[in-house]
Amino acid sequence: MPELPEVEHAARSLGEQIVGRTIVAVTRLDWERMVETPAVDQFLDLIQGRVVRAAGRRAKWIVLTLDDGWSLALHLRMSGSLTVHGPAAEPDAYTHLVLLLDDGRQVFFHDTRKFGRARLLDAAGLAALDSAHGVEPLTDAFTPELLAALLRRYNARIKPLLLNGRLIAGIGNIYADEALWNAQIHPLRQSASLSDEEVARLHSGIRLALLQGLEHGGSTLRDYRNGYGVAGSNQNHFKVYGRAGAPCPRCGTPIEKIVVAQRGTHLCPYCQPIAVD
DNA sequence: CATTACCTGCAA
DNA sequence: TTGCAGGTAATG
Repeated sequence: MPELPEVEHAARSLGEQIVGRTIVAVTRLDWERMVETPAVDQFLDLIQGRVVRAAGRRAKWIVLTLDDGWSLALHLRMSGSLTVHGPAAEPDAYTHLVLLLDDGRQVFFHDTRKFGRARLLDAAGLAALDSAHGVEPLTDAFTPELLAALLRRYNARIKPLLLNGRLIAGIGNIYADEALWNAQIHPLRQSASLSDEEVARLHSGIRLALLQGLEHGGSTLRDYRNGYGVAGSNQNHFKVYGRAGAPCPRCGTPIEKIVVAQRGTHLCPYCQPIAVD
């Protein structure tokens, strides 16, 4: 799933349901590689009895603030979802982690592809996670000037640069393509070659794509669900992603699909011309 | 920078 | 049967 809008909804909807509750125990962990830190036995021990104080997001991580300085960071990667269920619910074969709450409800971490990850972090671990990621693109810190500086300093093809979470957090394959279409910039453009006007368009194009995703509850291609089990609808509003051959909403030219940095990449060849860098 | 790996299901 | 999928880390 999950890029910034999906993770944001996942975190919020989880928080609405479980903030204030205590994690009584982990009642299932059948894919131990999901737990990255600390060692599994420590993880199981330390998480017991922790109160969930808050739920938030950093980059594509859902961060549950617990008591005693601990945080539970959860990453959904490609196919994960976190949903809250009643006491009688039975996890299926793809539910690899189950947290039992003090009111009997359960949090299911469901993940078909088993790429999802969990980390129980102390304050230092949380700070390390934070500093491993770039600016949050929906905050005031993300200015056109900052974007311009990043594009110049890390000159590279613009699409892979947008996907690099150490520079800008939360943009994945869907929203990178949508943002570049919004900005009318070809994904292969060298980032340092963008004019000030193009940088300004990209800045607002990124925000617009992410805000539109948020507005529609995120995008669900297959697996994504929020904490209530509800799919997003932003996939019905894509301008280019997954629309190869369909008409560009701006000019009617058929959308093209190419490969950039090993990722399927969608663009309008008329609105997003290749520039001679 | 490109390639491979990690997993599984599904569409072509 | 093959290739592809919302992510990211590791390896040449």
